[in-house]
Amino acid sequence: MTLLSTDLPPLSPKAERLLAWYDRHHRVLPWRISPAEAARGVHADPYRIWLSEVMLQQTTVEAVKKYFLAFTERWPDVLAMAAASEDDILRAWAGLGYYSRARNLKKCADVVAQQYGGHFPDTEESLRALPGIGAYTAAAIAAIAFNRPAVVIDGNIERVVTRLYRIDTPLPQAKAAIRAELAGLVTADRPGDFSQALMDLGSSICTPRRPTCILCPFKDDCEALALDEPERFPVKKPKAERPVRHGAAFIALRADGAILLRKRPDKGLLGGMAEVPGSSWDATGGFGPADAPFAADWQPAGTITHIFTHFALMLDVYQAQLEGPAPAGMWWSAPSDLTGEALPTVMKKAIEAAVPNAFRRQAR
DNA sequence: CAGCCGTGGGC
DNA sequence: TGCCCAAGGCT
Repeated sequence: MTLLSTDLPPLSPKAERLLAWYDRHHRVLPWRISPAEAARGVHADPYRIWLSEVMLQQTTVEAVKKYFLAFTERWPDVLAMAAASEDDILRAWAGLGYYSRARNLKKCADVVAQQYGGHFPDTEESLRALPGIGAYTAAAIAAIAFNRPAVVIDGNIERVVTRLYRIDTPLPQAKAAIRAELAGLVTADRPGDFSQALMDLGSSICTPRRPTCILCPFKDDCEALALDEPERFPVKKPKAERPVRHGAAFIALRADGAILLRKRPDKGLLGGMAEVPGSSWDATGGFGPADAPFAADWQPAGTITHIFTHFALMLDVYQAQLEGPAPAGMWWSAPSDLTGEALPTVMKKAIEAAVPNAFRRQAR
């Protein structure tokens, strides 16, 4: 814990209180080393920090854990991941969402393998230049994996800082003020723990609703709490309403239970993922068997609703028995293979509408 | 900059 | 039930 160097700026009282809180209350997570280890100069594995940070982008810790363990088991280091195919990674990522992350994961692994000899660069700027690594992730990796005093700002930290300093400018405009306040707190001592502590505080104490201010190490400093309205911060602009789109999906079922799949275009929504054949999706709808990519005895099999971030989808599902070779650009997926396909959740829902338990029958 | 880009959980 | 939210990045 003792600073070996004497030229470091002293910890502010706030940072000291935060780190003391973190030493007692830090979460134990699969990709994290303990504060005690960090204090001994042990660095987390940059590969594991990178992988976890990308998975955690707009995704809950609970959802990430299972995927992180599966990925690190299968690809223990960045060279192993670089040796994998994009399709392998998309299949393993299926269900986690925001699939451009998976495509950029592969691109980033390739760059680190080929241009950096399998070692992640250790500066914020060089990290920021890698695919899928933006301002937040570059700062987080620099701080957590390389102990650099980067200013890390994520949603948790935005919430903590806007409350602490009663910043009532709406996001994202408030970002500059948040950065300015935060830069005054970050020091060269334990920058990785400092950022992780703020994030843990935001997720467990300084929560969006009903924060547990009584337990907060900043309870005597917090300007929002002094106003008795911590929930008022951060201020955000109202969100655009979510339009509804309609479409049709077609489940072609072979006698042996195989289902016909195809691959989506590499860019855009669910880019590069697998899907069942379907119509386009639009606000008007009215799609039916005439919109199927090939003729068959299509029978209605129900309607599913799926909520994406910026629109809701109502998908009319049709099914038909079909035999013979797969049409051009498509393939038959046997029941035992279905679980391993790169099927996004919306497509699993469509298939389940026609074939109940399609993804449980072959569960090991 | 604002829109696009998934999913599941909490209240 | 509908809405908000979660360790954002890309264009």
